[in-house]
Amino acid sequence: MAGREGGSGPADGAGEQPAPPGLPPIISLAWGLQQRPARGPRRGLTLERVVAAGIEVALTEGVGALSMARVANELGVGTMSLYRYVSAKDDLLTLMFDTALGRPPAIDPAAQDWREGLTLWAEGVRAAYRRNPWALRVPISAPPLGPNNVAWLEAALRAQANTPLSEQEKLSTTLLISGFVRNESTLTADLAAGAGGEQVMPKYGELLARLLPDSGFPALRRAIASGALSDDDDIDNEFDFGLLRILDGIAALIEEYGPVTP
Amino acid sequence: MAGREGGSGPADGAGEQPAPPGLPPIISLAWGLQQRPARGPRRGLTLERVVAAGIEVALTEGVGALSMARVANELGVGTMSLYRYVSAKDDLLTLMFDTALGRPPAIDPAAQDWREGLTLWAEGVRAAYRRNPWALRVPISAPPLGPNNVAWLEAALRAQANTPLSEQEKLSTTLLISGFVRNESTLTADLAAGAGGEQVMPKYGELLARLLPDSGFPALRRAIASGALSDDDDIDNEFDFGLLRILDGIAALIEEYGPVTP
DNA sequence: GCTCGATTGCGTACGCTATACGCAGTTCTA
DNA sequence: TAGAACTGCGTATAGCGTACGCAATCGAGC
Repeated sequence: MAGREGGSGPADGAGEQPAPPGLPPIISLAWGLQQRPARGPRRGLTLERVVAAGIEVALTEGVGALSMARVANELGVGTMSLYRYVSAKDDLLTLMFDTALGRPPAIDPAAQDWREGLTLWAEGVRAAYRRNPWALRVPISAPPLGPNNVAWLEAALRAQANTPLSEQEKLSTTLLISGFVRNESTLTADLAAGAGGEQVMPKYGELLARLLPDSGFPALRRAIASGALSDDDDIDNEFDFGLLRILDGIAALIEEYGPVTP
Repeated sequence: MAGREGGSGPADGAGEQPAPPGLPPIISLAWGLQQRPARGPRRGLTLERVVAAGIEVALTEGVGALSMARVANELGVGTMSLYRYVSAKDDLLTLMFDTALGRPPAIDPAAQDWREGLTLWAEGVRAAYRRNPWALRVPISAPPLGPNNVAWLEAALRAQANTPLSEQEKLSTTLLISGFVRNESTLTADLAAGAGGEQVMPKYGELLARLLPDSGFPALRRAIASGALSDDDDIDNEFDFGLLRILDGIAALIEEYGPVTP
């Protein structure tokens, strides 16, 4: 399920130099290693066109409607033709995800402190998800290896370059923030999609109140009474709240390392 | 896609009292409202048995293998029989998720401070996910309304009862931690599943090193050199790291409210 | 006790999915 | 010019969720 390897399908890109062992063929393709052999009829498509068509379909009809047949139709080719470029639907999704991320913002640890840098980074990821809501439905089943994914990782580490954090802690921090942004984006997207013109949040408070038995649930009842469950303009504030809390937590860790010595 | 309502299918439970408007029928069923009418043949199954069979299948074969046919087979009934108890597969998943959560730990704000309480809460959710890894693959497409879900929400709010946080902030905190735990659990499960006896983390560092072009990526190269990408015993530490950071962030917010006045 | 309608389990059917396999046509190399 | 390599893609398979309708069953009202 995780690492398809050793497959000898047509889409594995049977280049001349030996493919790095353990490296998914689709990743080699994405990094531009592995040139095509010269013999045979000219190809009618490119990997980029296939991926772009997939994104097009996902954008307009959602990732649920994305099928190989639908993508092939978009390109005006037969369904099975796609398998000359991509060895499985999973590969297509992996590439679509990496493409959707785009390039990370330029981060210069000399010009911005870690907090500004990580904020910029988080907002960049959020913007990418906002541009490509379908990417939230693509399960992340392997460590990030696509070119854009790796570039984003580099950017996050660079933002923390001037902190006293250990490399391990920098990675953990990146993982924490990356997961947070994905979660918050998913929540926002779900809430926006769930409400078909109607707000769901006001309803949620009402529904809860109706469900609760007469006794018990004092804390929840207090929350309902406060109206906190009825405001739905705070969906965006949720992101800021969470990010501030996490960054404050990182700041506390950095302070443990002692006074700043730049 | 989000709110199925108004459907007049058999599984909607055509009780005598009017179903609360806007409340998904499956939720009424889960809370035990809505009694069955008396006429007609006795039912051969119960909703609980259907849900339990679903969990059984998901546990042993993964949620990917969970189909209505498979669940029906497990119960020794025809596939379509299930639709007398559940109006769609989504309903089954919703109920399975709520059941998998189980009851939250008892939290008494008088006996534990908010930090202990929230830690207990987070570890409880993590344990539930560890017991039911399949639940991580069930997309959360609606605000939590199941009985167990609501009980967990109450528990989280109760843990924060003695803090100066606003109700809004308590909810945001709960959302933040809940999302974090789900994320971290997913990561752990993916890593554990991806490695079929082989560790993936050591490979990841190697793979990255092989992918990177000769120039650029200084920060990432430093991380690789440090060996931080090669240790895979830190998968569990990731959870502790993230939770500590988040709780520190909440602590900072609480301190902004001024000195403690118990 | 009998009838009638509500409710049951479930067989059949439909449209959809991913993709394995193999064939015919194209194009470059020797 | 021969042959090998590679192309697009038609066909076929096994599986999915679920709409529909029918025969059997059971309780309520007379």
